[in-house]
Amino acid sequence: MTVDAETLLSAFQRGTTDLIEEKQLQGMIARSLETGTPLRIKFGMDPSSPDLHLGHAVQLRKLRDLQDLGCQIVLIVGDATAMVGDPSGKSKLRPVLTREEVEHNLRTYTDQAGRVLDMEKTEVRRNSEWFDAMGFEELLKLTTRMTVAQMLEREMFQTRMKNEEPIGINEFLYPLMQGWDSVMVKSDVELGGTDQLFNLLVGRRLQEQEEQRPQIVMTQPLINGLDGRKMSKSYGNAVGLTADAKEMTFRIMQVDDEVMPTWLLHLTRLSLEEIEQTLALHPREAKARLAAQVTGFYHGAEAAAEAAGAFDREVRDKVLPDDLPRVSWQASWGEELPLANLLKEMGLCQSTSEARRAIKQGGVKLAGEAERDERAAIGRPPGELLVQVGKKRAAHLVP
RNA sequence: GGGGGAAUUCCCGAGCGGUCAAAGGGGUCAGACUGUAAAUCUGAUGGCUCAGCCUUCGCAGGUUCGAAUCCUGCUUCCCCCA
Repeated sequence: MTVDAETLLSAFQRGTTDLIEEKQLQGMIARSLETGTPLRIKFGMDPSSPDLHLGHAVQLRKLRDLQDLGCQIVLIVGDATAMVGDPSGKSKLRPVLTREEVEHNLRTYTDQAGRVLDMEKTEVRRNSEWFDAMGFEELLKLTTRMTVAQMLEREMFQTRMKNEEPIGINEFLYPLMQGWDSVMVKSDVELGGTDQLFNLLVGRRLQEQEEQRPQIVMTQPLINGLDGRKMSKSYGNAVGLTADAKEMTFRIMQVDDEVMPTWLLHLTRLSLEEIEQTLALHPREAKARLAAQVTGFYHGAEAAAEAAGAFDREVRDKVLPDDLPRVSWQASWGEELPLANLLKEMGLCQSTSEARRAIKQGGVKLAGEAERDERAAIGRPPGELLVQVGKKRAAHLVP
């Protein structure tokens, strides 16, 4: 594949927040194309949180783009650094992981990243490779590369100091280690989230000190989750990379309108004009297009279209899915059971209290009819009975 | 080493010894509405054999007719001084 400098450069630029230094990058690209030596793009993975979501995909997709244009992706598995804990974006001290935990997470992690990247063409390196071999003397030497004052430049640390939150000494080590990784793999470019800027720049500094050509630093923004807040699994507003086509589509269809532009930019390969055109559509159409793009990338266009159809039927047209669970009347229920207990037994409610609430609020329907009497009792139905709780939960009760 | 503070229901965070299953916010759930499961509005939000009963406020004891609130010990965490 022949790639020209312009295409390559614009791939670096699309959706990128920081690009330091762009001039230097141009030179690197030119030299790379001239000599046929692929640029080494470093990306650090943190094996402490194995579940990847679309937020992580922003960077992974950028890497994939560059990979497709002939760049060599170097994936650093931070198994040594994970035992230190990255302070970036953390308001609290991170728990230190054991080796076993790191190893365990590693598998699932690379597994999921493989849904985006071509792992065949990716160089994977664990940084324990060099850190395990590093003696105390060398480590001490590494710590002399930066001063406490330089460390404290990070606003993160300052915020934490102001809030009287703890900062572990080990946390000072993290940026140095990440930077040292760059030295060890001789990276040309390092990619990271905007919260990583400080760490990435340390790599530049260390490489210069080691008389290497300092790496280009490029950052991608952290995208917000479905509800517009920071995407995080604990907020429940993330979409997992392992989600199947239907779940992915359904979840993307409920993003806030405001997050659509950033998602279109960072999670799809649509051109800027196409994005503009998309946003001009009816918001619902725009969202459908976004969902189709993203789901299509992970599961193929066919599965994405199928999921989109399911969304239209089940959500827009409120048709109940035909694969509803079927629950048979249990002998232990006797001839009659209070409705609240029945809902709990059928797994539609977590507790009878919750079931009672749902009934009182008119959220429970039997064969489509709302039942508002919380003391109602239900006997073995003559035939199949459709039981619904709210809009999302439903099951057939079978005699 | 010394001193000071904190631990509350899913989360954050209030809480005069009784009227506390515990304010408020978030989340979640339900209803209305709608372009969707968005936004907005309303209500609910420990459990149960549910007009009553049972179990919660770091852990273990104690004082009291009665404690999330007072005392003692323990555990964990934070801050300050050295």
